[in-house]
Amino acid sequence: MPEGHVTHRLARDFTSDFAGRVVRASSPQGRFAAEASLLDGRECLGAEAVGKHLFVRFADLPEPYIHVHLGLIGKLRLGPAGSRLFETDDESTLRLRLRTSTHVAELRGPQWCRLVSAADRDRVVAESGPDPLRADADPERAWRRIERSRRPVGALLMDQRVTAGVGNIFRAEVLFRQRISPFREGVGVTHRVFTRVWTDLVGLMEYAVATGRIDSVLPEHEPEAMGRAPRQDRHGGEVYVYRRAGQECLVCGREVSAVVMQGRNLYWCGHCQPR
DNA sequence: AGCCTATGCGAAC
DNA sequence: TTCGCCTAGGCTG
Repeated sequence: MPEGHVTHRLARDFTSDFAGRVVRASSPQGRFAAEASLLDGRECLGAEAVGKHLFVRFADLPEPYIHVHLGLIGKLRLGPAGSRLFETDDESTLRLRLRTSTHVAELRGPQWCRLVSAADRDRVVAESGPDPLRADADPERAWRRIERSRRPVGALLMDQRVTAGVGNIFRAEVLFRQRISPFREGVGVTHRVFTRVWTDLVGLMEYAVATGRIDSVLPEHEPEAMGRAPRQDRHGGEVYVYRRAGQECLVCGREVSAVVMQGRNLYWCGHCQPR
């Protein structure tokens, strides 16, 4: 589910559906029951995304934010009141349900879901790197970390203290699009190259917020243009290298590579992105 | 019915 | 670097 575009879409939708509304809260699973009872009957003041973190704000509480991090498998879905948001109705895994008279939201499998103070929220913002999806992002802050690091850019981009909201798909795709080897050290990245990466991330991620898909393939490389069948994977769009290990590179036709870097699958084209 | 995977993170080794 | 945690849904048999 979640790279930064998912969180930002949720913040946007949450704000339009729940802000200014009185909310009924429950935790059918029980793990968030005490907090849900504090929230029940309060007014929602809207939601905000910081990288992969989501903060939903409520009125009249000492800890006025629900801090949600979906982790790898968490899902948060919104819909009109009465709609079925998941195929399963298993309430034993339903961490949180929020309802207004017109809308419902359900949270399953989050890595974190807790009530936090304004100071806690501020700390998350302060500890996060610039988020390409936030208007207040200062990319130079990311640059200062990258230019003095010997860690590979493939690891740096995934580090939420460097660039917040970038996950495994955006990392793989932006490095391919900019023809940068994921193994290049941060110190080997020029400011000009960093700026290209940042600008491309902003475009890719804003598109993903707008469409709900990660589509990174340029028109001239689309499978139709290259005489191949279109494919659309579970991440919802068309990509150059993510999860395409062993398949042909959409640009050069050579085999896409994969290796585990820091516990995550890293995908790249050794020909298009030479070391 | 069981198996497998995943867009993440942090504690433990 | 590995492991555990959180779980839906697709796939296999």
